[in-house]
Amino acid sequence: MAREAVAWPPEETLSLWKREQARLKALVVDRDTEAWQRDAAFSGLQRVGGVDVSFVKGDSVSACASLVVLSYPELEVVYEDCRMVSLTAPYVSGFLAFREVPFLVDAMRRLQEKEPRLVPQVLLVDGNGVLHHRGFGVACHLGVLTDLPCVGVAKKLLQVDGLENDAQHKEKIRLLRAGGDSFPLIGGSGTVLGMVLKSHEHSSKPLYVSVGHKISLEAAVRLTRGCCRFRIPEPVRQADIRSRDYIRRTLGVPGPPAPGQERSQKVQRPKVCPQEGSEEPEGEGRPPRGPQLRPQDNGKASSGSGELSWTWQRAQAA
DNA sequence: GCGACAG
DNA sequence: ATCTTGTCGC
Repeated sequence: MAREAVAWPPEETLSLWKREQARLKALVVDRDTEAWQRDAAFSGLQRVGGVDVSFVKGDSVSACASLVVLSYPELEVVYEDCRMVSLTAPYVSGFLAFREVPFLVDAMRRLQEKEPRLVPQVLLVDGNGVLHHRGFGVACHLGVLTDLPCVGVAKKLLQVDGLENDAQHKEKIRLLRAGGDSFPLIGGSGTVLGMVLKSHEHSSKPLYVSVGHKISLEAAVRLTRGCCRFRIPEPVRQADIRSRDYIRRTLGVPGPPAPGQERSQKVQRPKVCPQEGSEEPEGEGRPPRGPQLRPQDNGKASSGSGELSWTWQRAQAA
C-alpha cells in the first residue's frame, strides 16, 4: 500500500534541524582515536560495519534499513539486520540524516543488545561526513549519536563551499591513474573537506570520502580503499544489496516475511557468491585481491554516551 | 525562469 | 533513491 508522501518540512523545522546539526557538530572528532587507525595494516581492526536505506518503488514512506558487519580484512559478512521502516521525514539535501539516521541508530542498538561481540569498530556510511553544507553530514550525525568512528562515502560530489563538478574537476578525475589514487577537495576557506578516490583499478567514477567521526581523513581514505573489492566499498555494497533484496522478497510475499526467510538479526554465512559478473557500468569484473591477511590484535569497540534527540517528532507534534 | 539536488 | 537485461570490454 503506497502511502502518502511525507510533507516537505516547514521553514521552522529546517531551522530546528540546522540548530541540531550545529549543536551536534561541536561533538565531532575529526582525528584518529583508535590504535588500529594509525597502523599501516590496520592491525587490530576486525569488524567493519556498513549501513544503507533502500526504498520501495511506488511508496514514499516504506523503506528498508540495513546494517551489516564484515570481517576485516576478509570482508565477509558476519552479521546482517534488515528491517522495514516507515519514514517520517522527506529527503532534503543537507538534511539526509533526519530521514535515515534514526533507523540506523535503532539497528545499532539491536546489535549492541543481541550480539555485542559483533559491534563494528567503524562504520562506512552511504553519504557525506564533513563534506556538507554545514560541515555535518549523515556520517557525522550517525557517528556522534553512536559514538562510533564513521566514514562518509558518497558516490556523487556534493557541490558545496565552492566545490563544483565542472570541467576542471572532471579533468582531475580523469588524471587519477591507479586504484587508490586520490586528490583533496579544498573548500573556499582552504579547508580540506574530503578526498576524491579512485576506489578500483577499473572504475572511472570515483568516490567522495570524508570524515564522519573519530577518524582522520587519511585513515578514512585508506580504510575505504581497503574495503573495496569493487567500486563501492563492500560494507556499504552489502548493506545496499541486502536491503534491496529484502524489499524484493517482502513485496513478493504478502504479509510479514516467511519465518524461514526472516533475515533480521541473523548471523549470515561468510560465503562468497559465485557470480559477481557486473557491478558498475564500469566493468570492474575482477573480484580477487582480498586485502592481505593480517595477524590480529583485539579491537575494543568504544562504547560511550551517544546523543539521541530529533526535533522532527516535536516539530510534527507542534 | 534556471540551476542544484549526498540518498 | 527508483524505472531496468543483457552486453561489451578489460
